[in-house]
Amino acid sequence: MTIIQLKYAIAVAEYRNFTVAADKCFVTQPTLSMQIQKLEAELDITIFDRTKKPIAISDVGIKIIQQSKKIVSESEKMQDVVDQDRGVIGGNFKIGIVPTIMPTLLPLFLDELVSNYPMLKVLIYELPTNELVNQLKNNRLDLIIASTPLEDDDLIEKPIYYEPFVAYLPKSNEHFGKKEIVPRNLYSNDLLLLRDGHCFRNSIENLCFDCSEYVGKFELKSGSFETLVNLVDQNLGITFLPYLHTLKLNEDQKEMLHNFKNPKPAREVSLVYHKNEVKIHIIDEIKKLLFRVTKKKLHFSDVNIISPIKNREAKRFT
Amino acid sequence: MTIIQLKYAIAVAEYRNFTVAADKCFVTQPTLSMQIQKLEAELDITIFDRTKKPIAISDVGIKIIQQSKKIVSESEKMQDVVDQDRGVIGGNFKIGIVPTIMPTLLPLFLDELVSNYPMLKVLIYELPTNELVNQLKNNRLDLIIASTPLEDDDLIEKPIYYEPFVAYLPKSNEHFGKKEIVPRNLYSNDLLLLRDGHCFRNSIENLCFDCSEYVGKFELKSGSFETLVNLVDQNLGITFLPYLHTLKLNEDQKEMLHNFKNPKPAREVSLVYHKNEVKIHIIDEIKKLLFRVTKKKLHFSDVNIISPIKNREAKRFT
DNA sequence: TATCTTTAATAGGTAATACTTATAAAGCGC
DNA sequence: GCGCTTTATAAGTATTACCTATTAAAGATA
Repeated sequence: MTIIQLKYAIAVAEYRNFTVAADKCFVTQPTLSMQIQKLEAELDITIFDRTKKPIAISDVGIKIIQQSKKIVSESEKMQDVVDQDRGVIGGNFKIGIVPTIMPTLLPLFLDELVSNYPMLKVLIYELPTNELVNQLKNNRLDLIIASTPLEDDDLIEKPIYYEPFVAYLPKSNEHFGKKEIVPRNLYSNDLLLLRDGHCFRNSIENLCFDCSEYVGKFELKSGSFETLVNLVDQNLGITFLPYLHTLKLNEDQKEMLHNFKNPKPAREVSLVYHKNEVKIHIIDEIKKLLFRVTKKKLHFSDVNIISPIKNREAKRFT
Repeated sequence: MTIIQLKYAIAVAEYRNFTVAADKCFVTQPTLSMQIQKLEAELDITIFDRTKKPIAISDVGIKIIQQSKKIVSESEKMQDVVDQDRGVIGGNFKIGIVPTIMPTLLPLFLDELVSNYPMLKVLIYELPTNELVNQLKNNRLDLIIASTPLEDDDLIEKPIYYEPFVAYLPKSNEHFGKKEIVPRNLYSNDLLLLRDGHCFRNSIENLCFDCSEYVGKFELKSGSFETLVNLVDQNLGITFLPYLHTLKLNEDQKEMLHNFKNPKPAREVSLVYHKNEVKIHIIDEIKKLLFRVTKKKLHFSDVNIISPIKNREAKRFT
């Protein structure tokens, strides 16, 4: 059994066609066919049913392919180990970001990241938190940016910034224009919130009231804050916006923003990576970059926020 | 980079000697040397410092060897995948058991296991729970037997039996001879308990009083219940024994046993394996075997036990 | 039905390579 | 310096991964 044989098998499983798979592997079809046959002979099983069109994978074949992917994926990390040792910032780097953080954070750092490190090929994925965690644990992502804490022993979290929530109230709301708003005041079924697994839960826990059984008028799955803003503008309720999302509002909309009284509710936004991740040096560079660019946007002298977990200092806002 | 090269490198890292490593790999020394050189050339690093005696591993080499072990370990699972598909009960199978379960459980099933499956090579390891979990997660064990729940998302727990605790009291104790004992009565600093990470914690949670801050006269790390019995016999305190441990006591000692009033405190003993474990069919056989042999020893008609977690039925005792 | 197209297997040959034995070189203890 | 141990190098062999060319089988088309 060789790594190359496994790669060939994975390619056949993907394209369901020996000829195409051979092409993608830059070898001729007989070469690939022979290697697959050798693999099947060595394991004494049939992986592919060649009589079906397109080619079918046997039951045991599915497991073999799964295991092959693991082996190939681990073997491809070898080069990362070497690069990491040399401090090379290069190769593919896959970042997953939750939809509620993506639109405001990505523009702040992506351009600088790719121009600073021309050898680095950055791939960005937008997915809900649970899916990101899943992909991270299966080695399909190198890094995720999400609301924390996630409380997973396999993952390492590095908080980047604490982003206060700001109340967004229509003029018709009884609290409109008030100075001293606390989250508790706004608890009503007019409240519009996004649902995104952990991200939602972590954020909501900082709002100082137990929203676990909260049922609003709507449930917005993987929606954006822009949608929420529009709904509020249509006088369909009230909402909370993360601070960065408020910067792009127009003048009329900005009048509807109401800062919370200190300590403000906030979400913790972190870099999260697997504890076995080998590209630590790249993550370190991204961390430095993110610290720098978010510090400019999120430096408040008078803000006292509620940290998501008690023993973690909300250091960026003290 | 081939799997064979990685195996050679791992062997050199282990034996710190090319000649010995070559021998263990059943090839000649030049063959192994050449392959290591090719690996180093391909990765463009030096893994081994051959000038040192014994051979030293470079910093990056340590990481390379770690990664190599992962790849080789995953590649060796391929045969398990095939065997699993065939239902073959064979090959190496590594079982870890916590010290407090080992002496009473192992004799009940080991002999039958090895004689039923002559192709199976069973390797038994005795370690504390946290170490077992660690080894399980790093693929160095196939199965562990421990007190549950462990509450780890990567692991699957299959409860085998619920073992009630029995109070072991010296004649001098005020509760000696009483019929209606509840755990709460025995809470005092005379109580002698074993400390074994999870195992201890899980068991103690079933004793119906919060022992998290409990400090006894002694702390026994990875000790055995036999030691506790001896301490009680020396009139140094009282203790709780799992039911199976009480069966081998002599007649004098058995007079010191006091069953708890229903519902009895108990520990849940489970098979625990990694969610990606491929040798499920072997685990299934062991599960059936354990169910059978423990049922004989632990079948009570009148026992109502306290399940460690609320939503898991203590089915073996109802 | 006959023919064409697509696709995988087979045959035969070549180049690469993993392996062998034999030998050289380097480091160490005496 | 002289043995002893250990790794590297050299040269040859066997294996094998790969190629091109062809065959075989199954479907599609006429």
